[in-house]
Amino acid sequence: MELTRHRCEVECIHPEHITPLLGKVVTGREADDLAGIFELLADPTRARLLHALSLSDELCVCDLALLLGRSESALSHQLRLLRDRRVVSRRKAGRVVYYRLADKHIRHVLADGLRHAREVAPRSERQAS
Amino acid sequence: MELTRHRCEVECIHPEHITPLLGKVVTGREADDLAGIFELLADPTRARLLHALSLSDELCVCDLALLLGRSESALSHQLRLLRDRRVVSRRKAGRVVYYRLADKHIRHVLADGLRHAREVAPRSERQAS
DNA sequence: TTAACATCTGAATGATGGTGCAGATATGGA
DNA sequence: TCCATATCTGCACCATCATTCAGATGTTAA
Repeated sequence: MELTRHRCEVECIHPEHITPLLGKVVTGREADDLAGIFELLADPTRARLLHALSLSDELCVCDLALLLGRSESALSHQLRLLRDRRVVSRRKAGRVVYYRLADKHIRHVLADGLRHAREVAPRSERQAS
Repeated sequence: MELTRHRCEVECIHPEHITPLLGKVVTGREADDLAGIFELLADPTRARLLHALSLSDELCVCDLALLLGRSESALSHQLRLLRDRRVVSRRKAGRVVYYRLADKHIRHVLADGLRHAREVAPRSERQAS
């Protein structure tokens, strides 16, 4: 990567700051994968869905819909997304489909985020408390 | 919360599954806060930006722009969002503004997610390998 | 002061994403 | 077979959001 093609040369650019980072910062595909993981948790419905699954063993769509107060259609859409990303797996028992977390990783990230959310609590509603 | 207002009563509803979860699953404001944390990491540019800051001590906008290959305007918008959410803090030194992570929490979540991203690697591009 | 420059900001745009709706699929019971 | 039901799917709508562009703000040096 070129370091000299830009304008700021005197004050701004700090080669000693950025050169050691050149190969370390995530890029391209890896950055997309990283952001992709968080995308799955960045929606309240999905976050609650995954949280419910992390607290339980397995739950059917109808249970989830009732528990979260969302339509079964909405949850089905979200569950399909989560299934495509291999975050949840499903078990069919007759007409009922049970979902469970397929990935222990998400449980960790979710627990981490939840702990932080409860610690830092009021994000930007109130001024710096 | 009503458990009987819905239709499925024979097979689907499992009161023994959902009643113990009724008070435990995150709801409302807390769910929004939880999802809000992950929203900040759900964009490749922000994820890389925060990753760069987590590897370094502090970086100015110009350094970040060069390092990430994004316009300074785009980064400034993102940095404002991150500053509003109290995830980064800034230090002004003349014309140059240096940003750093304000929150050790994000560093944890980011490291966790990155570890998982590198472990699980190819998300849904390839069929189940 | 004027010029150069690092950063910020508002508006506009193009893309993405969550959900409702209606209909389809699949399973179990009569 | 026919009906009820649990889940899935395609389409459409609306909201959100990341980025660009142009201009504004604030700072340093001459």
